[in-house]
Formats: sequence, structure tokens, C-alpha cells
Amino acid sequence: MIYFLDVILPIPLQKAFTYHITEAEAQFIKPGMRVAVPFGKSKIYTALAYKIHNNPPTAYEAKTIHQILDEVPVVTQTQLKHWEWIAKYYMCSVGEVMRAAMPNAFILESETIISKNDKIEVKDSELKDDEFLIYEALHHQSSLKINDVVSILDKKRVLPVINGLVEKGILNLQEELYEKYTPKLVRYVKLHESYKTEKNLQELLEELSRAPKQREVILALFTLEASNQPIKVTELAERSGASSAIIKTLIDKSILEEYHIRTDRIKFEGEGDADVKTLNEAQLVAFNEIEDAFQSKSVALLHGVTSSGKTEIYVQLIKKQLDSGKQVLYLLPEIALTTQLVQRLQDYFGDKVAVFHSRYSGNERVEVWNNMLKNSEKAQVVIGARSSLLLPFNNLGLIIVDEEHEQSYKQFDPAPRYHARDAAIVLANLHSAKTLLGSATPSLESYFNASQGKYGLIELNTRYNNVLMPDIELVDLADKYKRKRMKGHFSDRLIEEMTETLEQGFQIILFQNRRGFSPIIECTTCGTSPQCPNCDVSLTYHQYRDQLRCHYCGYNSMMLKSCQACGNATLDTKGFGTEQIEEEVKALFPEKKVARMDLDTTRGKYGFEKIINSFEQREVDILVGTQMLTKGLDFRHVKLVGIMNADNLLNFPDFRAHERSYQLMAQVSGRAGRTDLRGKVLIQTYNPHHNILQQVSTNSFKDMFAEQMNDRYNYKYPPIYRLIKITFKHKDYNRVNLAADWYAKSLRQVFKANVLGPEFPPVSRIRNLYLKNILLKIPEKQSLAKTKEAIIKIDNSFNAVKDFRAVRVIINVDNY
DNA sequence: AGCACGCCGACT
DNA sequence: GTCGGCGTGCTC
Repeated sequence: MIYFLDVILPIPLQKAFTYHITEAEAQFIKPGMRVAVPFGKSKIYTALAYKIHNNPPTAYEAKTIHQILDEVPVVTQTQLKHWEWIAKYYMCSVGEVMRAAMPNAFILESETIISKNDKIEVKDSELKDDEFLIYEALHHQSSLKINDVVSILDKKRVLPVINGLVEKGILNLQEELYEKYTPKLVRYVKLHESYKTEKNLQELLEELSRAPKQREVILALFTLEASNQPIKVTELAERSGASSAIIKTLIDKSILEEYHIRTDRIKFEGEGDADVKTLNEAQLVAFNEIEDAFQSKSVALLHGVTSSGKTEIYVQLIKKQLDSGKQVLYLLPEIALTTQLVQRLQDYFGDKVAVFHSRYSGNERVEVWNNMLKNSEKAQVVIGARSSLLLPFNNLGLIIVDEEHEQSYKQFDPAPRYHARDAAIVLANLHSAKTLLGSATPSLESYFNASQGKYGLIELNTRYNNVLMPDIELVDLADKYKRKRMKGHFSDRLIEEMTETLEQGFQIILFQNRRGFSPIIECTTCGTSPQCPNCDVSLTYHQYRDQLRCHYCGYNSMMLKSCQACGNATLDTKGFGTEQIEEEVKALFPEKKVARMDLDTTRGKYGFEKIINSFEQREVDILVGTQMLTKGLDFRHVKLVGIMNADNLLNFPDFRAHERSYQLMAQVSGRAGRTDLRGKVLIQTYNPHHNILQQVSTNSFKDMFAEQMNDRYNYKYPPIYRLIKITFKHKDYNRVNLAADWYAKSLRQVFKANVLGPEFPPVSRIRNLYLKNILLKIPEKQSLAKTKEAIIKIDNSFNAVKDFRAVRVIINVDNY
């Protein structure tokens, strides 16, 4: 019997790749184990065993695998099923899902190692200059990497030279695999065996009396030894006040002995014994309703107003799952994964809580993954962002998707372009588990599903401790400007409220949305504004470095002194961003402390947390920021929230603009008055009669839902219709046009009027690549699977056209 | 996605 | 003449 192995390779290719394996290998390999396989001319890749069978491929000769990398599978069967669903639904390869799911450190790569063949005698004169240099280098070191040769010869094309030498038998090539995961080792020390006796010890101390610092170290060691714990080098250094050099001397003199112990990088800080808070009456009702809903439905939506205490309900649900031995996944948008919340959960559940997010290093990811795989105690509750739903769960009982409406749950740029909320529901079903969606402002699709009876619906309308919903006031900017009641971007009402709030000793949040409304530079003489050379956008001005920057490609230049078009020095900033608001606040309230939170100030690993902490500690009176402010932050002393300009939210050209505006404003408003005092929200706008603003100010989610759903019916948008966006990308403008037109024409033959475009997006060139979009609307009763099949068929014929092949096609399913 | 191969302009 | 740029095609 001949055996073959189908593998998944971490590359964006739809095809399955088949390798030849021996019978022994066939018996050993289980799906989900990693195997190293030769791929292409010389490289060795990490692949994942997928299927063992006996059907020899017809069109080619299967290669043999290079080696088996695991003893047991590192990916579970359930994960593989989940990956398949993601790949199929979001129209990408399983390999792409694998790349997104597995820690980088699991995907080994080979490197070519060059060594000398000692059996052959070579006369220097036989070699050309380049060949001699390589040969000579191998006299000094036993092996070289390709990169070493590049620097030795100082040129880029080294392969012909190396290949020539290999052919002559002078060099050998070898592919070596590298393990990327390195366990963290902590250095410990103990006293050397020979000083265990009283006598020897006395002698040692006497001997060291002339080296007082070393003697200190030994004495410190004794005090630490009393606790009967292994002694860390760092601890010893701290206790004795000695430098590591002194300790090293003692180790070198064999007085101390050093050893290493593997440790986990990720440690928990909470005690794990905090009592779970008892639920108030409203929470208890909600809790029971959720339980009830789960009797008949696999998904439930918890719609609880801001500050209603949803987290406490989650904690109870988590506790219940843990008690019955099940795992829980608690999904959050990346930005809401604050220490605040993690700390709270760790206080309840101790080191059963594992955290997982994109800022983890490769090694940290491996550790979480391995803990999950072993179904370790340390990984019973996983709290994490989008990608944590790709971890190897064993025994999942519940997935909580908090802030369910957040668009950051949808992955956009590299495939797989999955929506974490939707993929979570599928994952839960694979585990026969339940999914709880939670939000103060549910997405229309989830609320629609709930109102259709597909999901259970639980409403929680009272705030925790019966705090009142904030008082929301709309300020008419047109009127205020007309009557000259504005100071910069601040209306007299806003300034009044701010003054009062500050006098009372409370804090203020000012919200300035920057999306599509960045501070750009404009020449007041000729009206031109500096453009990015690589993208179709105006550059934005960044005061903190006096720079012009492009938000799409990162291009930057110094601020210009004069207009490049007309030469006049009449450049002026137009539009306003958080920086400008911050400046104005400082001028209005010079004695108060102002901080700003946006992409610029939160850069760096802890930038975000620093600002949050200083605000919490009340070192800051006024916080100016963007969307980041909305995400589940629990500030005790905020009484006033100001929304600087609601219109640039409402006028955003997107079918979700109104829904999002509502969500954003309701969430920001929710930051006000979270304790006993009633909070105040001021919304500045030119359209105070806009329905969305009225609904926000009266907290009428249901009205908003009904009205928006009406629009979605009429204009055939989700959740009634579904959408697939197809993007074309190429550096040649004409080619993008031709390709997109061809594609749209083919789609129209099948889908008729449900094909929109092709159209250029608002930013039609990014990094020197032109973009064009086609939008496909899918009616309710049209099969999604069949639709995708038809697209794949068209895509295949598209790729058969030589001129089109170079155009990148990006298919985005549910691009909202 | 990588990576080799091949064709073509820009230099020592 | 060679070097390196980039476009094209293939990977079991």
C-alpha cells in the first residue's frame, strides 16, 4: 500500500498539496501535526497534516516529506473544521486561516547553509575572485548563510557563483530548520555542594572576610534560603545589593552554582479569590432570561444600556461554566482589552484567566496555545481580541462577544477577512456551546436577528445603582455662529457647562471624531493643499513634529513654508482635529490639566494605558480624544461629555453612517455620570433636528432601529441583503479599469442589477496602486453558497486572461 | 506568498 | 560587457 499526505501550507493557494509518505509515517502522522516539506526549488516549509490517503496524484509525482515536527497534533480537529468554514465563507484559502491562527513561532522556515567539501583539494588559482572569497571565508568559519555571502561579495546576486561551486563539488548546500520558540529561562543559584558542611562553610566565610561584598552575597543567600524556595539571581542581587558581576565571580569560583528553570512569560496578578459580586434585581432577571434563552437558542443578545453592569452578569455566567468544567471565551475589541477589565476577571478567577491579543510576542502566543492544547488549568477562561477565537479550545461552553457592534471585530486587510462575532457563533456551534452577544448599542444585524426570533433577546434598561441616564442637550452651531456665541470650536453652552463641571471638581471628556476629517493644510491664495505623492489624499498636519503625514502609506515631510503651487506663504490649517481642540481647551482653561488620546499619543506599548491611568487618578481634568474613548472605559468622575461636531459623523458616505453615529454618540454619552451624580452630554451640531440626534438625546434605540431598518429594506442593504465587495488593485490605472469592467460585466450576466460599480473609492490610489470596487448585493432568498461558487467561476476565467492576472483581486464577504 | 528565471536598461 | 530592476510563472 502506498500512502499519501494532503497538507495545508500557510500560503494563499486554494490547491491542496500532496506528499508521499511511508507506511510507518502514515501510522504515526495524525491530522493537525506539523510536517516539514520541501516546497519549490529548494525551500522547506512548515505544513499541517490534513488527510492521509492512498490515492496517488495523477498529474505529478508527489515529493516525500522532509520530517515530522510534532509527536501529537498541535491543531485540533474542531479547529480544522472551523478553519474550513472560515475559508469557505470568507473566500480565502485554508492556508491563510492557518497563517492567521498559528503563532509565528510554530511556522518554521529553513535557511540554506553553505559548507566546504573537505574531500576535494582546490588550487586557489582555479578559482575566480568571487569564488575564492567564499572559499577563503569557509577556512575561517565552518558554515555560511546566503546573507553572509551577500555581504562578503558585496553584491545581491550570489546564487550563480554558489551554484557554480556546488557543481564543481567544492561546496555543499544544506537546508536547516529553525525552531523559533525559545522557552524563557530564569537563572537561579544555590551554594555549591562542597560547602554543605558546617566546617567548610566557616572556612569559606573566613576566606571571604577580605572580600566583604562577596561575603554579603553569601549571607543574603542564607536569609533567602530560609524560605525554602529556589533563589533567583535577580532576587539575590537585590537582597544583597551586589552587582551581577560579583555574583558572577562567585559562580566562576564555584562557590555558587547556577541553574535554569523554565518559566511562563505570562503571569497572573490577581488573587483569584475575590467574591463574585451578587447581582442586583435587574441583573438577576437578565441572568435568568439569558439562561432561559439558551434552553432553546444557541445565541442570545444582551442589550443593556451603558453602565448597566453587564460585566457582572458575564462573570456569573463564566463562573457557572467553570463550575461545570467548561471553557469560556470572552471576546472584546482590541482596544477595550484594558488592564482594568483583565484585572477584574483575574481577581475573580485567578490564573484560570489567559489573556490573548495582538500585542503579545510570538513566544507568549506559543505559551497560551500550548496551555490551551493541554487543556491546562491556566486556560479555562480566555479573554482576548478577535484572533483568540482561533485558539485550540477543547471543551468550550460559552463565548461572550462583548461590544458586539464594534466594527473592529471584522478583519479587513490580510485574509482571512472574517467577522469575529459571526465566526464565534460557528465555533460555539462546533463545540455545542452557547454564544452571548452583549452591547449597549447592538448592531442592526444582531438586533434584527434577535427580533426575528433567531437569537434570544434580553433587555436591561436600568443603570447600575439606579444612576440616571445622562441629560443630553443639542447645541445648534449654525445659530451660535450667527449670534457670535462661539469661541473657536466651543459654544457658549459648552464653555458654561465645562466651567461648572470643573468648579465642582469633576472631569470632562471631549470627543472629536477625526474620521474623514483630518486637519489638512490649504493655501488661502490659490486653494491647493499638499497631496501625498503615493496616495490620492491630502496630507494631514501634525503639530507635535511640525510635519505633514499621509495616513495611508506613512509618507511624511516637513511642514512647508510656502505653497508649492503659487509660492505664497499663505498656508493655513483647515478642519480641526484633536490637536487643535486640545490647544483651544488649554487657552480657555489655562490652569487645568488637559490630555489628548488619539492614534498619535497612544503609540507605543503602554501609551494607551498611561493616559487612561492618569485620567483615572484624576491627574488630568479634561481628556480630548477620538473613538478610542468609547470603548468600555469606566471613569468614575466624569460628569460632562462634549461631542464637538456630530455632523462629520452623520455625513460619512456609508450606508452604516447613521447606525454608527448613533452607536458612537450613545457610547460616548455613556461615559458621563457613572456614579451618583447625573451626567451631562452636549452635542454640537448644525442639524439639531436630525433624527439620529433626536434619538440619541432621548435614548430611543428602538426608534433608531425601526427607522434604519426601514431604510435598509428600501435601499436593499444589510441585514436584509448581504454584500460582497470585490476590490481591484494595480499600479496601472487603465489596467484596473479594464479588469474591473470585465469582471463587472461577467458578474452582471449572472446577478443582473445587483452588481454595483465598478467605482473608485474615496481614496482611489494608495501606495501608488489604483483601486476600484465592485459591490455585489445578495437578496435574502439567494443562496450565499451558490453566489460564491459563481464568483469563483468568474474569478477563474478572469485569471486565465493574461493581462488581468497581474491585477490583485480582493474579495471581501460581509464587508461591513 | 516566496522564489527562481528571464528580459532589459544603467553603470564600471 | 556585467549588475540589478522588475515582470511572469510555479510550487505537490
